[in-house]
Parts: sequence; C-alpha cells; structure tokens
Amino acid sequence: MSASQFSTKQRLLGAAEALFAQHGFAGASLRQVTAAANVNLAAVNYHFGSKDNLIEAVFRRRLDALNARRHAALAKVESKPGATLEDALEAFIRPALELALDRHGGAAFMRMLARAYAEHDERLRRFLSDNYGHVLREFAVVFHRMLPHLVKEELYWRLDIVAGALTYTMADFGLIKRRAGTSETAHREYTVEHLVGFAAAGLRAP
Amino acid sequence: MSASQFSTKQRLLGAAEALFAQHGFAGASLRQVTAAANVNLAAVNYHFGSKDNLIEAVFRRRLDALNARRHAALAKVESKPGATLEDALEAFIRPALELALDRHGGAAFMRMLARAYAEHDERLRRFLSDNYGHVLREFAVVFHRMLPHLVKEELYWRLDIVAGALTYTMADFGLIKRRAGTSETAHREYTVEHLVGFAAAGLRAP
DNA sequence: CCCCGTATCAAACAAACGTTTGAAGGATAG
DNA sequence: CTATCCTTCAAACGTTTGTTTGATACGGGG
Repeated sequence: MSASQFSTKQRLLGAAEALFAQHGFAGASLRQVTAAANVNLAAVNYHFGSKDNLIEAVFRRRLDALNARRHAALAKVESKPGATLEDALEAFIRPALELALDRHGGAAFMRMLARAYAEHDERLRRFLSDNYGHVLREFAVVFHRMLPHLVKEELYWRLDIVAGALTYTMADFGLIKRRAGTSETAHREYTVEHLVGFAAAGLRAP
Repeated sequence: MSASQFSTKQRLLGAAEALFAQHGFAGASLRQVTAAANVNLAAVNYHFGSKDNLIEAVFRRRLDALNARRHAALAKVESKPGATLEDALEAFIRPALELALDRHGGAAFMRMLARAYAEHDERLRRFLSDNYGHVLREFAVVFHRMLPHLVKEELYWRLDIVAGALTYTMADFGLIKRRAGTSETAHREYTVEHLVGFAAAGLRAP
C-alpha cells in the first residue's frame, strides 16, 4: 500500500508542506502528516530523525533552488552597467513569485514561509539565517550601494520588513485565482512589476 | 501571592497576549500562560470557559477600541467633501499604528494579529468577520467609491492582501526601536505617511 | 543457501496538553 | 456567628503529542 509514484521521503515532504501551511508547525501533528502521506508514523523519525529535522528538510527542498536562482539573477544584474534598484528587486522577487505560482505545492510552501516569517521563531530564524543568509547579504550589499542615503542598520530592518511583506503578499497571491482572460505569464509579469514598485517605494523613502 | 495591581482576568489577558504573540495559539500552552500570569491553571477555564474563549477575549480587549476609532475616523473623512483615497487609508492605518506603538502590550498584540492573519484559521476568521467585519465593509464601500475602476471582487482581495501586509509590517514596526533623535510623534507621522503611500500604490494599480 | 543492511510496521513510551473536579479561602450580607 | 457567593487551589481526568522499540518483510552479494 504505497499508492504513489513517489518515495516515502518525498511523500512525507509533500504532505508536511501542505499541512504545515494549513495548520502551522505546532498545529500539524506527525500523525496527521503520516496519515496524509500514507506512511507509517515511525517513518518520520526513521527518515528525518525528528519533527524539527522534517521541518528543515521541507524548507531545504525549495529554498536551495530559490536561493540559487536569486543568486544567479543578482549576478546578472551586477554584470549590467546601468542597473537600477528595480532591477535588483526583480532579481529578488521574480524567483520567489515563480515558486509561489509553481503548480506542485508552490503555493503551500509560500504560505508556510509566510507563517515562518510571522512566527519569529528563534530556532527557525537561525536555521534560515545560517543556510540562506549569505544570499540575503549579497542583496543587502547591492541595495546599500543603490541607497546610499540609508545607514546600514536602517537598511537592514527595512529589508527585513519588505521581505516579510513581500512573502506574505506572495503567499496570498498563490491562493488567488488569476483573473479570467489573463494568461499565466501576463499575470506573472503584471504581478512582478507591481511588487517591485511596491518594494522600491518602501526602500527609497527618506 | 498575586504580586500585581491587576486582577486575575487582566493578568491572564496580558500574559496570553504576550505568549500567543511569541509562540502562537497552538504553541503557547495554558500552563505557560497561567505561570506567566502568576495564576492557577484552572483560572483560565473558570474566567473564560476555554482556551478558545481566552483567545477571543484577548482580541476583543483591543479590537473593540480599534474598530471604534477606525469607524469614527472614517466618518470624519466621509463628512469632508474633497476626501481622497489617502485620507480613507489614513483612517484605517493611523488607529492601528497607534495601537502598535502603545507601550502596554500593543506591539505584542500586533504581532499576535499578524500571526492570526498568516494562519488563515477558519474559526478565527469567522470570529473576526462576525465581530468586526462591519467596519471593514464600511471601508470597502468608501474604497469602492474612490476606486471605480476595480470590480468588487478584485477590490476585496486587494484589500485583504493590503490589510495583511499592513498588519504584518506594523507588527514589525512595533518591534523596531525608533531611530535616535526622532521624537515619538515625528516617528509616527513619518510611518503613517509611508504606509498610506505604500497601500495607495497597491490599491490604485490598474 | 545464508546473511546483512534497508525499510516498514504495530505497539508502546513518557511527557504535555486542555479540561474537570471537589475542597478550601475570603469577603460580604443578614 | 452563620450563610452565601465568588474565587483560588492542588490534583486528577482522558487525549494527544513526539519519540522509541522490537519484530517483520524485502532484496541483492558472498
């Protein structure tokens, strides 16, 4: 009785992602997760060691790719001579929005990420900072160059807030159906432009 | 051993607010809450009946006043002939920001509210909608008049997203120390202006 | 064939959860 | 003083939690 083309590990990650998005990390129990994945309860601790490790694995599965794409997009922006703040923000936002609109659980992951932001959990923050902080620091350097009027401390908490607001917004965008008559790519382009302007306004303020 | 000028009920509400903000509704246990409030465990069910009722009471304590102030501010805007979208947004935002900057647990409450938004919990959404939805609908009517290019459905989910992003942002603002050399009121005025522009951009887009 | 490492399973573990109970204070009114 | 009501208390209730255990099945290599 496996009833799926995916391995136990993959099914666990998928079910955990969906249930963490819906009920939170504390609210979704391992029994719910393993039942949704059609897997024995003990499989979580066998494959991941603990619930906390499962949570981290769910993040890793998506964030490794997301940060790689953000890093590559930022590198391309930096190689361009006349790069603007909007270009850098697009390098930050577009990969995330594409992930949010991904049909295979992307929306669920984005809602989960938004919850993680809202939770301000110390353990989770350290995990994210340790594993993906270096890419955020690359962006901070570029933003700092483009916004010389901001002292570093001010820039950092603005980035923190803007990133959180963006994540929250993208999580909700994933829930919303596209307006009828709008193609997928047109919708995405419109949304990217919208969010970039939104974020730029927040960062450029005096 | 009460060690406080406040009643058991008030101490419970305060401790619950702080711990729900920090660990979430499922993550903060009644034993943590009652310990922080220096109160017996059974006091929660004696005074509130259940944990869910305690959660609702924590919301009620702040939201009754917040919605009254929003309603009054909107009425004042409507009585003015040349009212703009920014005026209406300010009526929505300023009371919330003042709550977020309130020194007696306002920041904690705002973080709790942001978590409630991120959680998309059905029970909580119904409670908030039932008790405070009428004020939001008043705002929606005014916004609809000021943004005739948006069909009602589009306006509603934009409002939902904008309100969520604002709540999240204000929750973080509450955590951030004011920049040195800026007075409290100057900081607040700057932030209101900033957030109003932020939200207006999101609503006015085509 | 047997062996061994991997994977799955039902069952049990202690701990923590929200909630309930019944008795004990403590103040106020008759 | 007694009686009454509201409040607090320690203790226990039955569930549910994350985790661990030991047995069982599977499957290629010696």
